[in-house]
Amino acid sequence: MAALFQQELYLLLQSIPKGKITTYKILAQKLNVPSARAIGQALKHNPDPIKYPCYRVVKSNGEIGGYYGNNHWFIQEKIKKLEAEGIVIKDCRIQNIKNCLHNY
DNA sequence: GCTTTGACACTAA
DNA sequence: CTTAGTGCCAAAG
Repeated sequence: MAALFQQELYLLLQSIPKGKITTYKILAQKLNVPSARAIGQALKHNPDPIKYPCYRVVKSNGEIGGYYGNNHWFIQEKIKKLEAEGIVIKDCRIQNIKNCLHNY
């Protein structure tokens, strides 16, 4: 049984429309959690990456962040998925992040 | 149940 | 623009 913390997080993840993304900070504020780090921890424990598109979550500064830890190989797949959604990524950075962010 | 770790963010230099 | 330092919270050891 996952913590309520994660349940809320997963719900928010699923609420993100296709082609849109969000940041750890935004999710944190939505969950009323001051620290964005906690979000990353929860996603790290993602029980079902298929059901919960954690690849739509990026850092506030426009970097991709991580995917299953800091494994470079997984991060590449994350980028690949984002690009498939229509997100433009250049040098591990999201170019038009403001245009892609999900407006809550 | 305390200590360490980490998929982050912000400020200062 | 980059680098360094600090804060922050939850999960794992």
